[in-house]
Amino acid sequence: MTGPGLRERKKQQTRDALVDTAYELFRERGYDSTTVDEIAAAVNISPRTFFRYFTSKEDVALAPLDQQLTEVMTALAARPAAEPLVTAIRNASAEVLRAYETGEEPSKRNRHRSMEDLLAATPALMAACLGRSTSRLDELAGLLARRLGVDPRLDPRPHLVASISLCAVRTTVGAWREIHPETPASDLVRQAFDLLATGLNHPAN
Amino acid sequence: MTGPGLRERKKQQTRDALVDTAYELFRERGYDSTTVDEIAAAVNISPRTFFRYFTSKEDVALAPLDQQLTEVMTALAARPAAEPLVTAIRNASAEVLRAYETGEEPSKRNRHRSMEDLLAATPALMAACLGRSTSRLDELAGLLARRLGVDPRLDPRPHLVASISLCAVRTTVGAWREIHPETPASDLVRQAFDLLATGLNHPAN
DNA sequence: ACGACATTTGTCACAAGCTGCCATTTGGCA
DNA sequence: TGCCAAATGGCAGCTTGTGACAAATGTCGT
Repeated sequence: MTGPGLRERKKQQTRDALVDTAYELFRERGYDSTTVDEIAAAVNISPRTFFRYFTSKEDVALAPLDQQLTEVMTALAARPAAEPLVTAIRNASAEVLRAYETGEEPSKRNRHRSMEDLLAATPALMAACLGRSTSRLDELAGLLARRLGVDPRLDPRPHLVASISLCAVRTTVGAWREIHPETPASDLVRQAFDLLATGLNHPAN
Repeated sequence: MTGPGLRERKKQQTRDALVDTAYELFRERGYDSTTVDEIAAAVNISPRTFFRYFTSKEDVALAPLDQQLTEVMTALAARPAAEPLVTAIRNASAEVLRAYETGEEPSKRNRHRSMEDLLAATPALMAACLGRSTSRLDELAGLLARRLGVDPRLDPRPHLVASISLCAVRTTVGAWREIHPETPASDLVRQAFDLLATGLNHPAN
């Protein structure tokens, strides 16, 4: 009944402050030109403590991504078991994105928009982004393997589908931002997954 | 007629020596525990000069990947224009891999095997690997767009297919190493692409 | 063979990311 | 209150990576 104690609340608070402040600074002077010391100073903690909250500067910048990945996995686990594999991932991903687009909580929405902006402006981060997704790939592959009822250590397909799915989402959202900013990202992601499901050869060789 | 001068030859020579020596050290004590200074010392150049050959430590480690990507693009450009898009990438990728497997030049083959080993032993590098592929993604997307006769800045499909293809190759080769070391990687890559072409839903939901 | 020129290399200095270690402070709880 | 565990701060140090300038080395015309 007592919920999280004062200690936990404070921790979450500085964690949030770190992400928000970091993003403010990133937007002002760019990712590379923002130092960890500056971020720490702006939140009134020592630089040493910064690295107790985030293992690296990259880590703060990609914090929204981590959250998004977690949400997608949760959404996927909640999809009915009868749903075909690709359909399930498609729906889970689109659900999460749609929640950002139409969500009431503007802090969450803005945080992810900011991340997209930052990624587009910082190639190195965009690269790190795909890498980061990969490191949580085993987790996703595990979920998929359970759905298929196979052992992910013996059957490579879950890994393949997992990595391709993450890749598709990232690429699509990236492209959306550049090419189709008027269409909701969730719709584009749906299209991309349908393309994957029916075969890349399908639309126009 | 004079070929490359002494200067160019020497440069290529130290470049090769750097990659080879770096990989030796990586194998001996691991990627993280190997410093740039050690690599430079082992090749008798100053650390400063190291960074004139490679922009980062990661860069040496992924040098074989860069070469591989270049080869795939070359192979792709050489595929007949009549070939369907996914088929063309599939064949180009499989060709390149096959050349490594059956190739006479053992240095090339071993270099890529070593890279796979290093990637498997160093998660951070594996992550960087996907990121690196992404940075050459525009190049590949350009090739695909030309094949389709579309403008890559307006049509997101080339980017999607490009990133998914690279992702598929990497994941497949990674899985091959762990799960199916007896099957040639080129065959597995073929299968993966066929799966993509006919649709991920096809084999088992 | 010689000398002028351009490229490459080494040295030094330094910023920034990141870690280990230890002392200090702060929250949780009897 | 007072004790314990966890969080924080400060410092010292390592590694990666870069800018600037001087020394060395390949190149080319004569």
